[in-house]
Amino acid sequence: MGMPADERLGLDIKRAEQTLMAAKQAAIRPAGLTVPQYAALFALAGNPGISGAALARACLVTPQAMTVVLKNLEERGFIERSPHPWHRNVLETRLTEPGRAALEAADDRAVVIERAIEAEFTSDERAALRELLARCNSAVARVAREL
Amino acid sequence: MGMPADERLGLDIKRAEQTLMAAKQAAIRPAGLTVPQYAALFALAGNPGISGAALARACLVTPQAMTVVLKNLEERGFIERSPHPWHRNVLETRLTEPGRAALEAADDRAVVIERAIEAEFTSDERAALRELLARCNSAVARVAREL
DNA sequence: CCCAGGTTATCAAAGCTTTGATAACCATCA
DNA sequence: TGATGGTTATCAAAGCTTTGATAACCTGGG
Repeated sequence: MGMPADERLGLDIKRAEQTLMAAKQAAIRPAGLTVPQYAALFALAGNPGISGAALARACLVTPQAMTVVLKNLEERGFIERSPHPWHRNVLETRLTEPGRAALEAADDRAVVIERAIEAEFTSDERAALRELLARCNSAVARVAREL
Repeated sequence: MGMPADERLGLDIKRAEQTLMAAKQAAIRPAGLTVPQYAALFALAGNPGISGAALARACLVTPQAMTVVLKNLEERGFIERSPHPWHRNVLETRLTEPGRAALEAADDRAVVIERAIEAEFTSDERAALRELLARCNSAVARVAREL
């Protein structure tokens, strides 16, 4: 193979993300939500009445994936969907009271993880990590466009 | 919510990983492999005869997830599985010739992404990013244990 | 007015992933 | 020898994700 596995920075990023997601999933699970459901409710809390497709964009998933998540959330009464009065083709989605409660319970637990990361670094280190990740992101996005 | 979204470092990590995976998927797809299939073949190339469960550990997925991936790879003739002569309960998995060819074709394309990341940073920056990610990883793993 | 382009929702198929549970096998220790 | 513990494979159910294709709706330019 052209490149040694331990030189591939992508693996370090993936490992960090995987550990993070596993921890978040474990944290959120007792609150009765999956990570995608949590992400959807979180975005929904900040954008009441948003459409499913817009929500999908906010959560970085496809509209089809979001449809499944929303279906499950609606079945459990965490969200409500009603036709848009003017755009009959749009379904407005809103948090219900139980939905907001579930989100807050999950978020209380998820924030523990974020605080642990915050506590590991100095403010300078946090900024450095942010900046390096952002540059990595741009570099990958650039090469992806010209693929 | 207790913590502003733009202070959560987890989101930066997730974004970087998501962009990276999207790019890798786009790169590998024309070679006829998915990312999990590519990861499995890659690990397999370095560990001929490895068991399915061990392969799952190497790829950071559950044994059940790996079973599905291996089933698809076997159907397409990219791997061969045969009972272990002594441990009758173990299936030894090996790359076939077409499997190795597919892996190399996919890897040629995937390495382009890794090279782009490499080119974005100086050697010092690469080391710094690695170290920050590793510390983040430990911090998250630590808090996950005592959850 | 009409149509083209963009957005929205949805169906279908395929694949990946997880939790939970079951069964078989091997190695070690009492 | 027999029991315990660890590893392996596998079934089942549920959920997430993607690609591909279809249909309905709104907006703006011709």
